[in-house]
Formats: sequence, C-alpha cells, structure tokens
Amino acid sequence: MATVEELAHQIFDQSMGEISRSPGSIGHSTLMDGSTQRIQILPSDSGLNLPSRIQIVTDQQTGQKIQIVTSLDQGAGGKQYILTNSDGSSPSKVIIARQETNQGKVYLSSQDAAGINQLFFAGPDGNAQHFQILTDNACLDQNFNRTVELCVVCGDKASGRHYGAVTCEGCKGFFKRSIRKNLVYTCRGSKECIINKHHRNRCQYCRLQRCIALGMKQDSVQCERKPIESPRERSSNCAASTEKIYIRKDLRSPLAATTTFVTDHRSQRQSGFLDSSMLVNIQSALKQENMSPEKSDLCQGDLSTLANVVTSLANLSKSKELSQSSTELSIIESLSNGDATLEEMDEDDKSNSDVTRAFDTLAKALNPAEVAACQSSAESMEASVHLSGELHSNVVEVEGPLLSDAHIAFRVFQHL
Amino acid sequence: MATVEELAHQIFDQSMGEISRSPGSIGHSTLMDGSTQRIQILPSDSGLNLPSRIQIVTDQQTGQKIQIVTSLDQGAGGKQYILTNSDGSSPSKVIIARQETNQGKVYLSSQDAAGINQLFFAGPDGNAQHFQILTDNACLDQNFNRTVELCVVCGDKASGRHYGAVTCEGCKGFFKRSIRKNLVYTCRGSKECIINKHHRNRCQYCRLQRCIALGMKQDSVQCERKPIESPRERSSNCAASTEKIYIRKDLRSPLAATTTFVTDHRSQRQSGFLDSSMLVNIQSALKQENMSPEKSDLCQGDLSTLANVVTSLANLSKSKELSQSSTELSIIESLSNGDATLEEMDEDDKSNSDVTRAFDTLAKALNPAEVAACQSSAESMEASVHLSGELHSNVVEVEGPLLSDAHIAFRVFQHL
DNA sequence: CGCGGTCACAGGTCAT
DNA sequence: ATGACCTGTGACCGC
Ligand SMILES: [Zn+2]
Ligand SMILES: [Zn+2]
Ligand SMILES: [Zn+2]
Ligand SMILES: [Zn+2]
Repeated sequence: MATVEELAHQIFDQSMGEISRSPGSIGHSTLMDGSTQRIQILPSDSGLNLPSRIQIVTDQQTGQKIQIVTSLDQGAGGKQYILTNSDGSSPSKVIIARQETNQGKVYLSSQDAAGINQLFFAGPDGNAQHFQILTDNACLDQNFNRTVELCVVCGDKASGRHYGAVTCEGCKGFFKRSIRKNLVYTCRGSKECIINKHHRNRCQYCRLQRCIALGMKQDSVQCERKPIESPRERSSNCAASTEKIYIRKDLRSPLAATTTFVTDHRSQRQSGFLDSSMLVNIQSALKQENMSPEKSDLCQGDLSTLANVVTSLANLSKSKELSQSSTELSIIESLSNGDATLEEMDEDDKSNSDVTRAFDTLAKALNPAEVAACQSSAESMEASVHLSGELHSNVVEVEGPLLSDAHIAFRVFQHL
Repeated sequence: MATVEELAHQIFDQSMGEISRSPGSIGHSTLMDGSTQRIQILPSDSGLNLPSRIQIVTDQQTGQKIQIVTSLDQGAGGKQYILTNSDGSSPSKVIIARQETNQGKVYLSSQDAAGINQLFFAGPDGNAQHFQILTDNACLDQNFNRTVELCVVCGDKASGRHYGAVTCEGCKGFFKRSIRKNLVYTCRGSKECIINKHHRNRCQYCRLQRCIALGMKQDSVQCERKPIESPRERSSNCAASTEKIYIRKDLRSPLAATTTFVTDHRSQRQSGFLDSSMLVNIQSALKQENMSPEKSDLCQGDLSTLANVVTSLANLSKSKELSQSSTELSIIESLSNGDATLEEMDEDDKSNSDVTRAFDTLAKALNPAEVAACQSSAESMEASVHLSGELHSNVVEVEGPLLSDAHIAFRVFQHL
C-alpha cells in the first residue's frame, strides 16, 4: 500500500506535469504577476461530517476568493471537491478531486491520504494554480504524529514553514544561501525547468524562481550571526576580515531580489542595468560602510554591498545603454574612496579568496566571449570589449588599486 | 617509526594478499552470500583497563557472533586481540593484532594508532572477512581529530563514507562513474583480482565488484545536476535532450549484485546464465512492480528489476545454452505482459533511470560488435546478431514500445 | 515553531 | 578514465 508521502509525491509530480503542459503556465514573463497562485485551505474543525459544505478561501498571494464546495458524489457515495469562484463567475466548477471510498473521513485523493494534498493544475484561464489542501490533523490516523506536509517548491517532505512558505529543509537552505550570498543563477533552459524532489538541483535559477514565486520572503532571511571569528585577523571590523564576498554566478539574470544598494535592504530591486542613480547608491552604500566601522552588527553580509557593486559593474559592462568604457572607469575610480584594508589578508586567502573571485567575475563580465558562450542569445557585447584591453588574448592581466586606496594588488586570469 | 596509516596499509595489503591466496575467497559466485563480512566493534566504554576482556560482537550483515578476547601478551606486556567464534568452534583463535607498546591505553596497531583500524584477512574457512575496530575516541591523542580510516575497497586513505561505504576519493569517483554511465566491465582473470591502492586500476570489474560487495549503494548515486545545455532537441524531456546515453562496455559481466529478481534483495544471486526459473522470477518481479502503480517514489532504483531483466537478457545473448534469438524475443514479449505505468515517471527520471539503463544494455546486447571488440576471447555471438538488424553500422537506432504497453519511444545511439 | 549554524557527503572540475 | 580538490546540498541540531 502506498504511503501518504508517496501519494502526495504522486500528486505533486502529476500536477507538475500538468503545469508543463498548460501553455504559458509558468512562463518567465509571468513569474510574479500572480499567474502562479497558492491556496491553502484549512478546514475549521470537523466540517467533514456535513453532507455538503461550502468554504470560501482566499488566495494568500492574489487575494482572489475561491469557493470550495464539498459535496457528496451521487454515484459512489464519496465526496467531491469543487472549486468555483466565489461570485459564481467562470470557471464555474472545477472538480479537483473526489473521494473514492467512504470511510467516514474525507481525504482528497485516496482513503489513506493523510493531512495535506497538493495539487497543481491549470485553470481555464491557462494559469497554473497551486492548491494545497490541509485537512484537520486531528482527523488523521495517529500513526503519523508528524504532519505530512509537502514542500511547495519541490514537493519533498516539508519540515515546516520557512521564510514564509512550507518547504523542505533543502529548499530552506537553498533559499537562505541564495539570499545571503546574493547569488544569481542562470537557467540553461527556458526558465521553466521542472523542480521536484529529484531534480530540484538541476536548475538553481528555476528553483529560486519558484521559491520566490511561492512566497518565500527574502526579508525573513537574517544576516549571518557568526560571533566568534578568530583571535587574530581583524580586530574591530569583523566584516572585512574573513567574510566571503559572494559573487553572483550569472550576471545576466539578476533575479532581482538581491541587487539592492540602499540601506533598506531588499526593498529595491535592480531593473537590469546600472544608471546614474545606482551609482549614487553605490557610493552611499560604501560611505555607510565606513561610517560605522566599530559597529559589529554589520558583521555579516555587510560586504554584500561590495559584491553588489562588482555585480553591477559586470552588468554595466554589458549594458547597451552605456556609452563607452570610460563610464565604467569613472565608476571604478569612484569606488576607491573607500578605505577598506584588504591587504591584511594573508597570501593564502588571497589566492582563493572571494576577492579574487570577485574580480574574476568582474573580468569575466568584461570579456563577452565567455558570456556569449554561456548564453544562446548572445546580445551585443561590444560596449565592454574595449575595457579588457586585450581582446582575443587568452590571459587578461590587470594590476593596480581598484576598490580602495589600500593598494590592493590583484590579478585576474581569465581562462578561455 | 611507521605511521598509523602505513601500518594500516601494511595490514591491509597483507590481508589482501592472504585473501587472494585463499582459493575461492571472492569468487563471482560468492559475491554477496556472506563471504565478505563487515564487523564494527565499538568498545562499550573503557574496558581497556581490564587486564583481560571478552566481547561478543555480531556481524552487522550476517548476524554471525564473534568473540573478541583482549588479553595481555605474556611477552611484551602488550595486548592481543583475538577473534574466535562465540561458540568456540573453529576458527578457534585468530590473533588479529597486538599492541607493541605499553602506554596505558590500548590501541590496535601501534601506540599512535587513532580511532579506527580496519583489517582484512582471510579466515580459516577461506572467506574474506572485514573487521573494523573502533576504539574509544576519548582515549585518543587529541593531535589527530580526523579519524584515520581506510578505503574498504582498496585500502587507500578514505575520505569518508561514500555511497554507503568508507572509501577513498578514487573508489568514490570510480563507483559514481560506473553507476552513472552504467558501465559494465570485464575481468580478464578469474574475477578475483587484487584490489589495493596500487592495483585498483588493473581490473575495473573486480574493483566494481568489491565496491558493490562492500556496501556501496547504487541508489545513492544521484542523477546529474548539470544537464549540459542544449536549447533545442527534445522539447519537454530535458533529460533525454542532453543526457548522454552511455552504453555498457561489456555485457558479459553483469556484476551480479544487481541481478536479483526477487523481492528480497541480495538474497538471491544470478549464477551466470538465465534459465527458465529465472524467467519466472522476471515476470513475478515485474508483477510486483506493477502492483503499486500509484507509487511515485519509483523515481530511482525502483526499476532496477527491469534493469536486471535486461542485463540478464544481455547475458542471455551470449549464453551458449540458448538455442536461438527467438528465445530472446519471446522473453521480451513476455515482458510486455506487465502493465507497468512507466509513463508516470517524469521524463527526467527516465533518462538516468534503470529503464534507460536497461535499454542501453539491451541495445548493446543486440549489437555484438562492440562487445566482441571489448573482449579478447570473443565467443559466439551470432545468436543476437539478427536482432540488431543493422550490423556493422555505427549507429543502431531502435524505436518502439517494448517493455510495456505504455508505448515508450526510446532511441539508443551507440557510439563506437 | 522557525530562525540560526554545522559538516558529512552529494555534486562537479580538470590536470594527469 | 582517474582522482585530488573544491563547491553546494540538506539532515540535524541549538536557541
Ligand atoms: Zn523543497
Ligand atoms: Zn531552469
Ligand atoms: Zn579506494
Ligand atoms: Zn578482475
């Protein structure tokens, strides 16, 4: 006999397949405009004894009210779950499931289904909708004390609500890392990769896309709380000491969430290109960084701003709206106002440090060759070509102070 | 002074040599019938202070009880570890190690032995036995926090548990590649080649044999995470689109561990050829597979039975006892009796699933060219030649429903 | 319960 | 193909 989890997984996988079949279900352009809906239905108590019941639930994201009609099936004596709009407009009725057996307790899919069922299906408007039906835990067999919930992102067993959504430990950790490190991924496909338990690691872009679309809030991710960090190293400024500077993996798709330069973190979003106003933000962010060096609350993630800068520089390099490379240089020079003392890093840290990786990323962004190789639709990248200085050479070597007046010698080897 | 690792290596090599000398130690027919044993001994607390101590431990795999006698050596004042059967039957006493120094703490191999010692040695019955003695970590010098473990396959320094066994990086990678690409190797010897750090690459067959026999689980090998981008090709099937289809190198060696047809895994073993009784097992196994079609966790490894079937088919093709290729066809047709709902698997799972692997193997079995090229002693393969239809062609393309009525269209490109 | 963190063990890479 | 080396994942734990 199939277990509850197996059934739930089945429902999830099947519905995922349905989504992929419905045209425009999770298109990349309809990511967060409400096309993907999430509904949680929690029966008040035991209205299951009633022969017929009407519930009106509200979509948590869109606010749309949907009527749930639970009625006895005339034929089999089981129950049907019918979804309609609360005002009776179309779609008039959508039977999402019916009970096959009559066991005194109504479950959604089968007689041994317990607790939570998740359904993905395409509504008549072609939008993908995600419903999660939560039945009363008290009605469940006491075999499972743990609530059997499924991750809304991948369908794996959920471990609770994380960052605003019921997710598994994997998606929780993935989301946390992505937000913390300000990672931006890229999709090698059509940004509609199937994300389930077994394939969630295949496309980080689509996974993070689903995380955000299904309600995981970036605000809920707190900054790192690593208090200790060694006797030596940085005395007061724990930020610059050993904290890694995380660089976006792919600069083409900011997946905007984390490219914010203002104090109000995660309230702004990068539209895709740098402009003059963002330059102001860069500088102001750097200033704020320096104004409170003794403030140890910034311990974590405070240098993400720097990563953002580099990332944005990379985006800058491919921006068509930029006139010439001189603009970039001016920005880089403006960055030298900060006086971060990065030279205190020992040599080993420099080698594989994130600073190196940061510039590596930057250099990579400045070289359109590899970027173009990574993407099928290669856009015009000529604007950034001139910066590299040595186009068509396998190794681009850059030396000199760049980010601060601390004379950071860095070297970027670009592997082609 | 010899280090712990060196000593352990020495013990390993010695015991391995002993294994290879004992006739029939790791024969192919005795792969997983208990001939290879693994014992973990964890001293309860600090019974080490006692001058003499008797422990009875149970082999985790076979359930065999073995008596461990720790006694003072009359000569050197060190301790001996003696293994006997708990009932006193032969082997009466096997001294597996003795302590050379007297330091107040008893370690197995030397005074600076840390944590874990692994021994391979051949018992008087000729069976290879593997003992892993874990001493109390609290007794260890705090110099080495890392436990010095050895690869159970080759005796090299292990880097942790991989796929269920403590192995080195080499065996880890080797096992992963073998499983991922579904490689099947051949042994030019008697399938009892010595596998140690220096010779592990001499025979892939025996290495993989040891990997499986010593507990490395194929299910733990996940599918690839980077489905190398290919924008077009297949539409929704991102798995079949870019995933390479790897062909077994050699079909003669099914590496029996996976050719089990009964529900009780690892309780039966293929003796080398298919016979009528195995055909019954094939069908019953398929039936059991189908009895729970709603089970969607089948994603991985659930269809290993199917792979076993095809693997056996491959063996069948080279079996001299087979009359003609018509026998194969009849078996294939008999497989279609099952109504496995393979279409419930999402496309990605099919790529790396045992289904694909099964067809891979089958395809190879149908083309004796490569098989014959891979092995020096080419046996008569004419029986299966006629099935391929296109002998001597570089690409063998097969399409059509085969294993189920689900009409799974598959394509196998054979790279030569 | 939901944040935080950890680290064994998956993955992948790429000289050899 | 191999394996040393690295990053990323997620089960598990503490608060
Ligand atoms: Zn998940
Ligand atoms: Zn994707
Ligand atoms: Zn090894
Ligand atoms: Zn061999």
